Amino acid sequence: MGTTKSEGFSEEVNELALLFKAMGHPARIAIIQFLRTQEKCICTDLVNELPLAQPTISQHLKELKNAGIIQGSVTGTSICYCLNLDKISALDAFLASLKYDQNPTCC
Amino acid sequence: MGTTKSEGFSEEVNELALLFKAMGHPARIAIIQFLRTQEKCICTDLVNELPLAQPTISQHLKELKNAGIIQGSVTGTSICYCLNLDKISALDAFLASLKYDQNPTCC
DNA sequence: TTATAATATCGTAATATTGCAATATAACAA
DNA sequence: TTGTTATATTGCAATATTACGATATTATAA
Repeated sequence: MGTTKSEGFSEEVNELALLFKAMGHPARIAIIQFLRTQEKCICTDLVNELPLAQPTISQHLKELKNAGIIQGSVTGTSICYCLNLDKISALDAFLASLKYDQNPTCC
Repeated sequence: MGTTKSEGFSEEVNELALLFKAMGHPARIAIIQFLRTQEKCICTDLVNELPLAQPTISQHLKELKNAGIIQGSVTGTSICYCLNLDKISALDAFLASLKYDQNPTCC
């Protein structure tokens, strides 16, 4: 085994899990936090900002991009990575619904 | 290596990453969704609900519990697991802040 | 006490993730 | 062209995660 079982779960559940998983790493949270504060973001800034080597950061950026959490637009030699608010909103809506629906008599 | 580097990242970043990571699996999202709809939840219900064996579900419950996302209170032979809204809110607040702060001129 | 039911833990095989050095690519500058 | 800068890809070793059968634990019932 070792593989995550996705058959048997709904599309929605699998999609949410992928998004959460993509955010489940300190480097990727730090990247997202950094993106939030920047006018434009190039990878070099991140190399100076994070305690990781450039290939590692590139790999984390790729994962965030694959999950659709960030988008990159090429500008000459550098790339402007930005948050995709649609995905952020999807996660946010899920969490908000948990707060709203919670049964107050439980535990 | 293979180990996640947590030194060099802030406490907050590491904590958020752990919470997101704990939610980054379809079984754990399904558990959370199921908890939301139940008056009280015992593991047997989950065994009937999820396409996974009982030990696997028990393991996922443990991970959610370790992360603080759910709490369990023992009631005889069964256990009532419930969501911990504090942690849910912490994640929700982070995501909401991303939406709010986003620079509209980027990308 | 003995059985039964609910849940947890152990052990382990299969697979995934992480991090990085080395290298490749791609765009621009001189 | 040659160099330089920014980013991506490859390859791989170390470690983590996932799933589950077997087994243990724990609480109640008979």
